Amino acid sequence: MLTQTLIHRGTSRQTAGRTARPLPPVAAHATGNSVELMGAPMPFARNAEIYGENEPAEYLYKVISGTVRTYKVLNDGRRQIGAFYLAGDIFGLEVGNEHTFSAEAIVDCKILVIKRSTVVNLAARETDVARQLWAMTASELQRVQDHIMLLIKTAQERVAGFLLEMAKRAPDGNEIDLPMSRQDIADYLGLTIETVSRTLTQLENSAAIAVPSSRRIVLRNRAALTRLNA
Amino acid sequence: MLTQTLIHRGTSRQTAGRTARPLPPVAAHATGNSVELMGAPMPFARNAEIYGENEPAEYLYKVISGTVRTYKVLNDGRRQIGAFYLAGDIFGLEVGNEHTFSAEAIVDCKILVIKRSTVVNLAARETDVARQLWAMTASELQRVQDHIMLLIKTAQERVAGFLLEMAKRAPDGNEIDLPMSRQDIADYLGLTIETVSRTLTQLENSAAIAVPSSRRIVLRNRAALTRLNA
DNA sequence: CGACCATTTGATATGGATCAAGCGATGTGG
DNA sequence: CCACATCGCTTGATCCATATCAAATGGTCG
Repeated sequence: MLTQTLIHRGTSRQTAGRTARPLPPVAAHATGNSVELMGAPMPFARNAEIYGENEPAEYLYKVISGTVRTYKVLNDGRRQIGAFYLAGDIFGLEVGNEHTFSAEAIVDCKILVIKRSTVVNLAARETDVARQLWAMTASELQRVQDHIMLLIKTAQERVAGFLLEMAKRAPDGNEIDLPMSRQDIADYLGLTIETVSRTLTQLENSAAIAVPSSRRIVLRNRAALTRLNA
Repeated sequence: MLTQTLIHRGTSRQTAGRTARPLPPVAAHATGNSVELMGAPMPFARNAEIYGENEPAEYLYKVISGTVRTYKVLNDGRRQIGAFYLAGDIFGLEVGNEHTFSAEAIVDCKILVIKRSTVVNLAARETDVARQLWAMTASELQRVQDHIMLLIKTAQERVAGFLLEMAKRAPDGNEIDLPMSRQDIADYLGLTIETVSRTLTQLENSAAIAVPSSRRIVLRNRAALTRLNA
């Protein structure tokens, strides 16, 4: 575990480097009261950094298309992925003034970039916006608490949990097209790529899933997976 | 790990059972705009349940004295402690209508019980209260994220992290009086009592800490602990 | 004093990490 | 269009940190 995912291992390398800061977005006049009506869409290339840990949190983000990972890297290079954000998800919302995680595009993405101050100022006047901000933070809290419950489980349970989580988001609830690598999954689940890989083969052998190609997973026996979900 | 902390092991047993629901508190008229000015203080005995997972979240709580643990129990009895709340901390605040964890008094406690609807209604009118609610949820989020970073580390790092966390809250920043058992610590850190105990002895042998009595811990070498904190 | 419960310590087992090799898909230069 | 390099993934062999099982110790309360 100590040297799990050192920076130079797998895709965890930090070579992606800085990409251009987002340009100040055109703050569309808030005709509705929804946070999501403001901001400008912006493309991010695969592996591009969207923001870094400890940078000022000037913007929040909504995924239009693609997938984003947020993560922290410890001193010794261990990387923990905090979350995967898919189309429709909002991320990067902070109450403090700095981002607590880094964020990267996993694949080419289109992302709506929303100026935080605009939303926060609006919240001061519009109760409804304030409540939305609160609800967003709360659902994030819920997600992280679920993540903790995953991290105390066995490898099989973690992988099963992850698959069920992804399946819930998939268009066909039983066919998953993974945008992320085994390394990403491993760093999300606190396992190694080898263990993730082996566990997937076990689940395949026990007929719980099928893995027609490495990024594609079909749930064959939800009951079995749910049982593992303790 | 599978049978870690089965319900019948250690203090994790669920025998404490229901205690009386809190009586409707006297909602002191909110003269200031602070959430903390409302509600009634109420005693809870050691191991008494304050609320249960999935119960309607009618109240939020502020610890006046004592310590509280929140936790979830999985099917097979594994218990994960979500947090310890000490004097001054607020807990049990939900955005949804149900508690997502259970809460128990670790020792005899005095707890301020605040009606949620009162606060939430007030937030709809008072921007400042709304912002306080948001900030509370956000600081909870921060805490849970830090907890995740603990859970991916080695036993030594987890215990060191836990001690530093507790020390930050102690009157004398180097002398910790633990209100909770080894079992509680283990279930917070995702370890077994044996591993927690052994790790403490290791830290003692390496002169990083002293353990004059089992519930009392003195930090002797913060640098060493911080180094472990990666 | 004796019973009980929390904690520590010891011996052993094991799940997942680590180290190492092989394999299949994708892309690149000749 | 093919040969070869690269990359992501899988599989195998071994190791090790922590769990599990078991017993001893110590502190607390009737």
